[in-house]
Amino acid sequence: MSATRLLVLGAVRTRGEAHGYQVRQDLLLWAADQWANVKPGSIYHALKKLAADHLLEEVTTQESELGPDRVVYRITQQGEGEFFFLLNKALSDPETGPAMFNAALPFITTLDRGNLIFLLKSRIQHTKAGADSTRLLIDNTVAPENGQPGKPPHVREMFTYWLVTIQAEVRWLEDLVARLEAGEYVFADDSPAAFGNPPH
Amino acid sequence: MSATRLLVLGAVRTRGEAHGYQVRQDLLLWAADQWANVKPGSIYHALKKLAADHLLEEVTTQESELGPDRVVYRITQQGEGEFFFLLNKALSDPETGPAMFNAALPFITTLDRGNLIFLLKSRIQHTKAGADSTRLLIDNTVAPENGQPGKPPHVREMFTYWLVTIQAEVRWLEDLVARLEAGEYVFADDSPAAFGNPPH
DNA sequence: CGGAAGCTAGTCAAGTTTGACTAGCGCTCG
DNA sequence: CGAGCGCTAGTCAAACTTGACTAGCTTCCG
Repeated sequence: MSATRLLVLGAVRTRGEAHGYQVRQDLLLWAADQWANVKPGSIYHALKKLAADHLLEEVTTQESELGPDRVVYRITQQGEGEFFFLLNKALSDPETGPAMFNAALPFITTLDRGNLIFLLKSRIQHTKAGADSTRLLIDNTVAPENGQPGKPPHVREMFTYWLVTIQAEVRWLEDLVARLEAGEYVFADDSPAAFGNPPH
Repeated sequence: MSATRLLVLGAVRTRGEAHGYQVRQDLLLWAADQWANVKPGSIYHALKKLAADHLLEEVTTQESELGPDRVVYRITQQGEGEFFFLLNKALSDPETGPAMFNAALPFITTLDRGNLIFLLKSRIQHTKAGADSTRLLIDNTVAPENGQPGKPPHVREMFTYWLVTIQAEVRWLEDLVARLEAGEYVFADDSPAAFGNPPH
């Protein structure tokens, strides 16, 4: 349910083996601190939690000669399962929110192209459905007859704001799908060396 | 810095006096649970924290005949200051994020019309500036020459996604400003009974 | 009438996030 | 050469969030 979880799990998976600081640097590189909350503390916490849940395993505690000790992690079988589960959900279900979607983007090329397109189309459908029900809410937002604070006018503004951003998202998604269908990017079924797939 | 803080502070202020459950109901009515995180626990925590910071004061602990005891709060002088500070910031500074902006919307009519328009125009400026620098980032996102994981292609997608949503936001903001300039809504300087202003 | 459901009002422990802090090492520059 | 800066790697307490739980009262419905 957390964007950090997916990001950290995926970052370790991509490297094959990684310690906390490497994950931290990778996430920084993909600007994850901007839109998700990946402060240092969260990353180390996530690593420990994932290890406790047997989704990651501790490989070694290296005595690095340069700076303090490092704990190296690797993804487990269960972790693989969880990773793809989270990835699918984050991509297809708009209710998981934009943070989750952004967290999923780094790993899209680990999927097969057709698969990803399917997931994105599913997201588009659900998003459009959400937009429709928001439109209904806008139409039904009437001023209350009683004097109580009631449902005030600004609620309508919130809904239109919400609607405008979803519409923009849908257009962007449809454009992305079109580009993917036209062959953009290298996916897992195009080449095993697609970005994001673990080495060796 | 937190949307809950602004929402709870503003909700109490709007009522004049309120206990936790009333705040909870108001926020629910404003659909605040949707986009901000206003689970019951957070509200009661926020109330206690705001009271500890002397932004709210405890009025009475009423023995209500209907259900358990209630603690009634009222905003203090300092709270008034903090409220308008947070409100201004949430409206004018896009870096505080959409959650903060949504949390501010319920209270816009407590401002003077010209003041709000000024704040929103400021937001538009900053948002546009952000879009420009994002555009630069997109242009500079080149594939890395070295073999390292590097800055991968999806980062570009994230930026375009980001760009599309902020563009939608700007258009919406400009539309809102136009409507405000045309006289929509009743503001604090139109009538003291504008929505969101405390009673008596 | 009785009891199931629902509302009012709030508490609490467990989990998560924050961001300031430690501490060693290398590099640079006057 | 040594003082200061910045990087590597991570810890930690304090703050915040979550959502399940309590407990009394009212209302509905057969």
